[in-house]
Amino acid sequence: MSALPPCILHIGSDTACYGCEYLGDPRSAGRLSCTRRRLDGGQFLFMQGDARSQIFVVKTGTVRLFKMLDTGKRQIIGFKFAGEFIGLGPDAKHGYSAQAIGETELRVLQAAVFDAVAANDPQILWKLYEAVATDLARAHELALTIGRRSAAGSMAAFLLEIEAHTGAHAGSTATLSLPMRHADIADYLGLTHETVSRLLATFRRRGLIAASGRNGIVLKHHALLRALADGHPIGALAG
Amino acid sequence: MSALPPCILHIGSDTACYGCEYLGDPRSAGRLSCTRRRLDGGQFLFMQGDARSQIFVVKTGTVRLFKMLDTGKRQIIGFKFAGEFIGLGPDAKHGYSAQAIGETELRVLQAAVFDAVAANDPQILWKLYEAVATDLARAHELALTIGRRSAAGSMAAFLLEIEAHTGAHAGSTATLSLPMRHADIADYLGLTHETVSRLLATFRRRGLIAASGRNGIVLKHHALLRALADGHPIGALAG
DNA sequence: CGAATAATTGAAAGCATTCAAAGTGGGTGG
DNA sequence: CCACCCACTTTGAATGCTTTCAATTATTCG
Repeated sequence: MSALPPCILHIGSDTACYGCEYLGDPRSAGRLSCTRRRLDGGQFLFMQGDARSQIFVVKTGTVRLFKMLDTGKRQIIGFKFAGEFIGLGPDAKHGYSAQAIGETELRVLQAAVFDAVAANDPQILWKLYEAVATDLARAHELALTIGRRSAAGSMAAFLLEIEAHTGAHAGSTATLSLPMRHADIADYLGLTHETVSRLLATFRRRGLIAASGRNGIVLKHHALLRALADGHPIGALAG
Repeated sequence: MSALPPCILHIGSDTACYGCEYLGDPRSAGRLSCTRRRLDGGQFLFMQGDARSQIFVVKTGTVRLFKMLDTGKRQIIGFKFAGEFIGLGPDAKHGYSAQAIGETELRVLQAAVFDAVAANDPQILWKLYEAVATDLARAHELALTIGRRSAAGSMAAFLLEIEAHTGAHAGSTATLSLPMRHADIADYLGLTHETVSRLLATFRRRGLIAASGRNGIVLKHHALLRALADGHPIGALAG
């Protein structure tokens, strides 16, 4: 058993790290310890090109990861929710920026220490391997979405992805929380925020989804959303 | 030092594995060994959903990795060249298909054995971590390309990516080999093969590139290609 | 309550696609 | 060796999906 904080040993687990109080704990002396940080919406965890000096675990809130072109066009490459790691990788610099969406609580680890500990611990390395592989599978799915799905198909795939990530067994009627703005969804799916607005309005009108409170959405017709995501037209959805 | 084939210890190195002859070697008895396989163009290494029973290293040739929608639309998520690993990951099933482009020679490893050996070897695990992280960074770049670059910008980014991968110091005048068909490039960049053809024709007409033999291309104007990839218009390239 | 940010909706424009057809090249078999 | 065939590439024209531009409404926050 590694003498490491639970937040490391349970990478990817939603409930991990919440009781982790290694800072100042004698067990962690000279080893890995994690500190806390609270960020307001819009604040950066790090920016593309920054030295990878720290890695993070989201405790509460949501973080957007993105890359930008010279011209200012932004591509969001992922959203990170509670329990997820941010900033993993062997590189010396971050390849993308990470920014809080709304108020966010984080656990912070020093990358140098973390890497040194991990480098000799197969258990941790396997966790890292799994975590990065999970991100990779998601990135592949994103490429499929952006590159080959229609705008409506992308939107449907996004809603189903969020639902799946929420852990809710597909087909449930639970309310999904969409903490990000339309512009974020647009920059994730390769669309514009106007198109996202129109698509959500259409989905609502057609009864595919229903609004639920401030940022809430309920999926009312999984089969049709799935069909859309799979590339089927669903007779002139423009209605 | 791990008692493992060079092809494992040098993941990502172009020249690795070429002299690896562990099959039948007493040193590898009961341990990891790799076999050879030769594939013709169009043959599959594995298909999406297949059990991940084997992993591969490309010796010669090129492999395309892709996902498909029900409707047949295909998104290529990466090309794999000599020296690169295919099929890594902790999952029980492959999340995408892998298919040879033209004649291809491979090294084949049994996943179960490989995983068992790797799971206790920090040196190998770190290599896997690096390999998957590299793929992840590429997938993020692909998302940026598909989602936020214009067709011309995507094409320029693709050419520069191939050049960078070839190892040629950017700015050289060496000939790039494009072993894949236009349809492959199109399915990688989220375009159609007609658009790829038009774009390459335009780049040639404008002197950005020059043909060189059957599948060869020479980049003649890196600065302009870079500018295009960065999102700059370059005055109505339609000429 | 007022300013600023975000979302919605409409109308027009554009970029890439789709549909269509001709051209090219390599491989095979007579 | 040449003709034929097939797959890929190229080019043209028209369509259309999404974007862009613009204006209004809603919401947040000081």
